[in-house]
Amino acid sequence: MANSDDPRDRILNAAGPVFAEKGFQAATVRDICHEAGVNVAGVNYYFGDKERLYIETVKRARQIRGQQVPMPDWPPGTPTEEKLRQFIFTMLKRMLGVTAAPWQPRLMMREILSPTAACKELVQEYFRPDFNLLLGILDEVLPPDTPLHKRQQIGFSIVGQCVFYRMAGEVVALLLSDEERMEHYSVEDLAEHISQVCLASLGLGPPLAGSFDDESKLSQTSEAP
Amino acid sequence: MANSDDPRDRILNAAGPVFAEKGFQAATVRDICHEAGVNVAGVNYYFGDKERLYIETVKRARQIRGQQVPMPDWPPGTPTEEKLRQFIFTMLKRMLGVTAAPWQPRLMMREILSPTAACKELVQEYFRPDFNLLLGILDEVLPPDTPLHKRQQIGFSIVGQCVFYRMAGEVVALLLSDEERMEHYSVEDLAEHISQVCLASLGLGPPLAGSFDDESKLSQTSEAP
DNA sequence: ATTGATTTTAAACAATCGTTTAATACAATC
DNA sequence: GATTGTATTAAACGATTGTTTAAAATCAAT
Repeated sequence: MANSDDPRDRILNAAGPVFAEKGFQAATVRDICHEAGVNVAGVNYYFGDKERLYIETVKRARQIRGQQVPMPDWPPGTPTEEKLRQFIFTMLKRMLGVTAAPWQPRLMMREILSPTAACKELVQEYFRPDFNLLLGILDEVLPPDTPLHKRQQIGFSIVGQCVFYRMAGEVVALLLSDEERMEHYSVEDLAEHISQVCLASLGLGPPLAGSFDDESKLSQTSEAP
Repeated sequence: MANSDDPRDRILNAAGPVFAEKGFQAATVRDICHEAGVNVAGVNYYFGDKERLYIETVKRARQIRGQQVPMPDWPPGTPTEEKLRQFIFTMLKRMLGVTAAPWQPRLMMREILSPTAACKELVQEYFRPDFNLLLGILDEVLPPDTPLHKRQQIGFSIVGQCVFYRMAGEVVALLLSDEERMEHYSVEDLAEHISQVCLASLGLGPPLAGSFDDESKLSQTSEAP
């Protein structure tokens, strides 16, 4: 893998998985260059130094991932519920999707946990639009007088549930049996679950347990429509 | 800070913040020993090598944090809603609480993101009990026939919202104005918000937006009871 | 074919890492 | 007070790091 005639691309492709798994410090340029099949001096020749290679690698990760799994472009009149479901689904696909190498979101999680100074612009450039998109969806259903901080916090609650499975994926796996994980933790399963939680909390779907002020509703968590 | 007569303790106290901020690889034993005021050989003398110091540091972080902010011991008959609120509050205090140094949860987040082989036992030993406690609370309100994976996923949704603010704290700060963050993102504020979301999704509280099947309920998100 | 610029390589560089060693300081025991 | 065992130090070790250097190879254009 990572074959190209341009050695610059080869380095970039090899650097992604290595940085993602080892982190910036633990990853060595020798390891990256060996993986890319170029000389050790290649990194300095094409990128100046290790840090600039890292920055370009992070930028490329989010850029590629964003266009690999783009947010849907909803036609006017699309129900809010559907938008919300698809937003969650898209986010989870970006985090856990098997369509591409898992090193991309993993590398981004490293940056989220401890952002490099040079990568904060990336956070602003790529995260804020998606977050604003989510806030726009929420605005369609939230009461007009809902204060800004409340809308943002609801957004964070949704995003938080999604990124959790990427951040704490290995811990989650330790808390589950292999059978459960393989049976009920696909991207589709998780998207369905998180959607249910969000829709229920917003009042757009049935509550997961009993009703708030009325015990007459007996139709609970229906698995599939 | 980090004063003690026992140089072993001094090293341990100094290692915490350094490992938390720099990570295992980037942190140097020279830096730690300098901070602790002991010789460079101290780490190898007292702990064998750098890795064993790291393991002990991580263990101590969770241990101290666990007894600094223990889970409440609820008397029988405590309402489920109250238990859930206090579980969330306790978890957030552990993550973000200013009562102690913030390096402890930060160090744990590093382990969650990419667990060291030697620290997985810690995950099992300390995380599983808390998670089971949460599942026990949920069982009180969920329908008895709710499958195990569904109960676990609801648990992850709650935990995910909490850890998000520690994991992505710096990104969250970049998405908010300083004013909003200082005004509405205290531990108490976040606990109240996450509790509202969880209670609403479970049907134990009013939905954040309109009602699911009935628009007659006009009482929305009441700030304080 | 020769030139000149660019790309690629092998080798070395200086710095820093974790760890070890051997000498020293200290305290308790006989 | 000599001795024994532990604690602590300064210094050095070997390995590895990112980076540089200077030579070799490659290629395009005259």
